[in-house]
Amino acid sequence: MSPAIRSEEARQAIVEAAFDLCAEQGFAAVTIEGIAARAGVGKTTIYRWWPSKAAILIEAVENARDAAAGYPDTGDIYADLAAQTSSVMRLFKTDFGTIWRGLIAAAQSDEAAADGVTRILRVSIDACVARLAKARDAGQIRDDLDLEMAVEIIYGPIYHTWLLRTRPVPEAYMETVLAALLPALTPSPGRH
Amino acid sequence: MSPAIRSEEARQAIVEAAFDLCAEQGFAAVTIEGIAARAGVGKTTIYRWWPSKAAILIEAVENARDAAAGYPDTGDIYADLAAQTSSVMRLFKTDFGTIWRGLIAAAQSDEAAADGVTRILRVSIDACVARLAKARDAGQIRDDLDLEMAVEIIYGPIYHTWLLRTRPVPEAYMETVLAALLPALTPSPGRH
Amino acid sequence: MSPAIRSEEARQAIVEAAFDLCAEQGFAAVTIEGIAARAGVGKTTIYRWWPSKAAILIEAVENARDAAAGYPDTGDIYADLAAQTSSVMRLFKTDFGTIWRGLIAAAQSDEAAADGVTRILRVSIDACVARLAKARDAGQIRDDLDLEMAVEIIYGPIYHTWLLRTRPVPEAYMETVLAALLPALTPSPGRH
Amino acid sequence: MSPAIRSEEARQAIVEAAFDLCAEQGFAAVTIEGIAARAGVGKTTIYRWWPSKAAILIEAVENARDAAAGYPDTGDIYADLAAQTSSVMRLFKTDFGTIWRGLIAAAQSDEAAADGVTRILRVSIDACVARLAKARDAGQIRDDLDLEMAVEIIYGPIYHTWLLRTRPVPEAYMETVLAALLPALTPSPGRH
DNA sequence: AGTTAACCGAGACGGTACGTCGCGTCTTGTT
DNA sequence: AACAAGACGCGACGTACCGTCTCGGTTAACT
Repeated sequence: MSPAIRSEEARQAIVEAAFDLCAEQGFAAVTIEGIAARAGVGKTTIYRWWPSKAAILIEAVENARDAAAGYPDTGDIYADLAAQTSSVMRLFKTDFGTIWRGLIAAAQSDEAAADGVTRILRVSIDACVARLAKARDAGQIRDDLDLEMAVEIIYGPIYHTWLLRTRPVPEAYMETVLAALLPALTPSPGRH
Repeated sequence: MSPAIRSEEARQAIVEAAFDLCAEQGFAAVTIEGIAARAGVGKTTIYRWWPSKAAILIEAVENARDAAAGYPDTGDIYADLAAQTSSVMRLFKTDFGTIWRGLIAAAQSDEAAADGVTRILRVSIDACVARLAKARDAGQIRDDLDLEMAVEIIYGPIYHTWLLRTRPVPEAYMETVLAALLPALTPSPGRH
Repeated sequence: MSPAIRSEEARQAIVEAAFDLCAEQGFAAVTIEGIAARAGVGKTTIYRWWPSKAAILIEAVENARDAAAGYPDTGDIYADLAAQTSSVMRLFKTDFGTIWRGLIAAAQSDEAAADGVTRILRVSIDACVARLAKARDAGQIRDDLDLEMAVEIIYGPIYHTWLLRTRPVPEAYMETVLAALLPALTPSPGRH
Repeated sequence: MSPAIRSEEARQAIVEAAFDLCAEQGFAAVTIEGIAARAGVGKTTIYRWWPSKAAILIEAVENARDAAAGYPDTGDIYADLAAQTSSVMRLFKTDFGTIWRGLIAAAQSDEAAADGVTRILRVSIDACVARLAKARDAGQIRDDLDLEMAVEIIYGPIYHTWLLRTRPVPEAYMETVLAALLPALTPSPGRH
């Protein structure tokens, strides 16, 4: 009577199968039955541990992200923002982007998925806020800025273009955006 | 030797049924069968004219929007932006918001839906760009600003908070956002 | 104020299309829409003149049969029966057989089709009865035989094997059957 | 690692529902959806185990027949044939007749149904042939008769009248038929 | 000679059933 | 007890035809 405990092997196979399926066929084509078949696992095992396919992919994303590091910190907040946002835009074009896109879509009509998305984002946002706080303390950005909102101003354009696809995104999009936002972020010159 | 013509009555009943069902139950709960039943129409009639439920709702949104007017223009671009963005955020909390949210979600894995979303947005964005261009010509905003990007900077935070739900949105959110963006939009004081 | 007259051209095209479709694809694959398309005719025209696809095929069969002659009469009833039954069995293997088979099937659950089948058969049966009556008068067959029943005894085996397919039918099936039936048909030798 | 096993309860409910529906409404009115609804079963369960409604009814008939006994044997082959054929004609007027009629119709354009019909008939025919063989050995019928063909001669008239409905069948039809066939079946008086 | 009404083709319409897919639950052994 | 396998009831899918219903257009008989 060995397996009275959860099989880590099955868990990993399921998460990987879900990730791969989504990457290959898109979020809409991912099904519990497909994951079970690909992972060589019974459907019961999936339903025992996850409430929906979104939950599996959320776990996949969180797994992947745990390997990733925190916010870059070269001392120059503008360079760091440019580096991080460009990195995000690049990431959105990979398999991860396909999955992330699907999760955001699922979150629009699935409260649990929405919670997962929020939880995932919270970590990134907190990291960004922390980096901005440090920059503010270093006098690189205005000290009367709501940093949570600052994150939304910075990443809003990315999600706007990525999710709404209103136009082809230019090469160095975020460089341009950040340059435009600069006067809104830097301490106002008239103050002392 | 002309064939029987398309039934305008059925078209309208279908679009309305789709709208109502989506408003009542959410996008995910909308089914072609449900629409057909509610509209008193055969499924064939729906499939004859629309490729998916998203297409029907896109038509519903376009119909509704055709009634709406253009961008507000009081002469004060900041007042107008504040008014329009607040109006959008209010709209997002209505039935229209439910539908729009669903369409954006569908657009993430349905190319046709994405086209529809893009087409709908294009009109609003063009109106905003036109209003910004007028403000620029009036010297109210910087003349070196990519206006298309300006729209993304202004509306990005709205979609970011609305779609990603990372935090409860404050009361006068857009007032704060616009205030923060002001230095990025106004002509730089150091120039003359 | 007489109406425009029925189009003989359309009538013929419909009957032929129905025949050909049935011959090519089998009775079950024949549809009103298919006939209309193949005949280059509106569905209305079909529904105006025929109540069902069976009715069209009944007309096709009757048309075809009108060309055919009556019962063979060489003076030898046994030779004539052998010739005619063999000819029927050969006919059943042609396109006509496919259609006739379908009509008999349809007749099992469609009263109108059953009437058509009965009407078509009536002519053949009457011809056979007439031939048998002549043979009886010539002293070739028993005079106490119910001739209607005699037809059923003679053709029953054909339909039994053809419709129920219980075994492969031997080459000279009807020769054997008629030989076996001979004692039942000929005047009994003990009588005077 | 065995899978879940087939539900005998569902199997029985489906076969019974199909039988009842066919008896009540006729073969043509039987639908898979109707059977599923009446049996309280998913359509998938039906399609998993049967290829068509005909297949279900074939099973129903085989089930019913498994309960039935073999050919009557009083020692008098003519009495036995009269009893059995009359019994068949009576049976054809019951619900069983409705279903059997439908299956024969289906067999005309469905190879699988044809196989089922053949399989069902084979048992009855074999029983009849066996009884005839016994009678032949007892000297009650000619010993040069192809017994398979004899069955077709005896039952042919029944199916001819039942399927083709060319005339109202007289009360004691098979008595008359068998009386007429007698000379064809009995050992020829001229032999010794 | 013009009117007109029944015919024609085309095909849209409200329906019903099709056969399939995936859902989430369940049952059955196996490990 | 957790596992793989997969059958189950269910709901929706998108398709095929049903039989009815407009649509113009065409044509023959009757003003």
